[in-house]
Amino acid sequence: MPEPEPERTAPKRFPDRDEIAAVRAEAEPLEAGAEGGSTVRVAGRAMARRAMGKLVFLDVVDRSGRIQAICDVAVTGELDVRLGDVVGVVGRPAKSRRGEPSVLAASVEVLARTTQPLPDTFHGLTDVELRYRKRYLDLLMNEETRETFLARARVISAIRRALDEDGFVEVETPVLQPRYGGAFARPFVTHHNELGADLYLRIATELYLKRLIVGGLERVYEIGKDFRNEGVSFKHNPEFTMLEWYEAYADYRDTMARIEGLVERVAREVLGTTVVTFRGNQLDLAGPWERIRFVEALERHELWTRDAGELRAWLTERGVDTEADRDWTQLVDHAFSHYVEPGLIQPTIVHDYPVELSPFARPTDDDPTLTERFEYFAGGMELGNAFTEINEAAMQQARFEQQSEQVEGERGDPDYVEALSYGMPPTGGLGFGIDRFVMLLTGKESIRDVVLFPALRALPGAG
RNA sequence: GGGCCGUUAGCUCAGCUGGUAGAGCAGGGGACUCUUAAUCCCAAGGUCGAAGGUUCGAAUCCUUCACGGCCCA
Repeated sequence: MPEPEPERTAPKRFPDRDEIAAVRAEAEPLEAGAEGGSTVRVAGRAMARRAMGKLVFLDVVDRSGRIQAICDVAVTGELDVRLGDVVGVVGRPAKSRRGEPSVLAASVEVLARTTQPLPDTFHGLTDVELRYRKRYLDLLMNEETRETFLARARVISAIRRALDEDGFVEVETPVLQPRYGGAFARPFVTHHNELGADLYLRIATELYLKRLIVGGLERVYEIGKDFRNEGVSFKHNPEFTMLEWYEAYADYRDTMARIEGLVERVAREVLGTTVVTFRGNQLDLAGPWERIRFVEALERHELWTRDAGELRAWLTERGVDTEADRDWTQLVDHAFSHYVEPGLIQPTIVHDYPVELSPFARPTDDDPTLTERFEYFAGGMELGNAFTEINEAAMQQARFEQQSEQVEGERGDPDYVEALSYGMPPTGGLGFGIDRFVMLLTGKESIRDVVLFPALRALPGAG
């Protein structure tokens, strides 16, 4: 380690700091030109400086807000502050002669230097690539970005609070899995040297969480990252945040009610309303949501058939390229995501999916070719997926076998089937895409605007 | 994977039909005791995304590549 230059030994702490928003509130009721009696200590970035010779106005910004410090250099000494420096100001709440809430500074110290010029303080940082690659600058320069990520944090803590109150236990299951499953997706593969085995980054938490239901935990949830080695788009990031919960003694109808209640509650807690604007549409997240059967949703577009050839012909007729779709399940998925999903603007529950698409869902009572599965949508995006879980080992084994005949079917997991053979209570389970939910609540149209460090290609020459 | 658009100073942007690079902010120096995109003066700041090509001459035209955005698959 190189010796620090003595002139750079800045203070290591700034204790008893007051939030700028609180100081502002204290200054607000004062008369223009007056100062309050208390002493306050604020700290943050110097984001603007208006130097009038012996009098310097510094705008100091912290997480809570912005306030100007009025610095009479006869009191504070010469200021050596660059825009972007982190400063600590001690003074009194005051109002300038023009009525601006301020801190009348008794002392100003530089707590950390910037050695790089800050981006344009008027225009902010607008280059989207730079905003993603250097998110710290985006957060520094753009208040809206700060608000978005603070909202995201409130969403996640509100979800935890709601589930905790409802008797769910938060658990952590493996990210590195010897077998991947619980979704249709290509995994990331890695290798454990000591075990001498390839491992997969999980694409879902599903199969581990249900083992915990077998184990008697009754209500479990996990909020964490899943990883899918697939395309990147406005609604796809290779790692994304997923909530999954499993509830013993519940079916998919109970689960519908629970997710409607959760979404409504979180929206109210975070935004104070259930009405949001997304991609130019106003939507109301309050339940009950619209419900439509899967088959009916496709029938409305005259796209329901169980015949792969017929479906392919219909799609081709409409100019859809089906070359990559190698069997009926892929064709029907293509038809649904192309024609049905984008139109599901208001929150909508699509339910009773064909058995071929639903390897973990129990059949419906009146039609064994359909399952008690639903997906729910809003703003034209899928938010999540849920079902009445198969809780019988033999049925699960049969589904795995059926799936293995499909092009991209679920791979079997004998260890999971064995767990079920010890008996799993009837269970309702659900997955919920947190990033997309945050997009809806904040009105951000790209997942990259709600993920702090979205996946980007490496720049040439970068490690 | 395909189409379109973009990439010029740390940031935000000009730069015309090809003639050799500009502004504002930030940073440096100076003036100024109530400003708030403060103002004023001075100086400095560039491998024009990269590599080729055309040309007497390329930020500008052509090709390829990289990165990003939007749309499509």
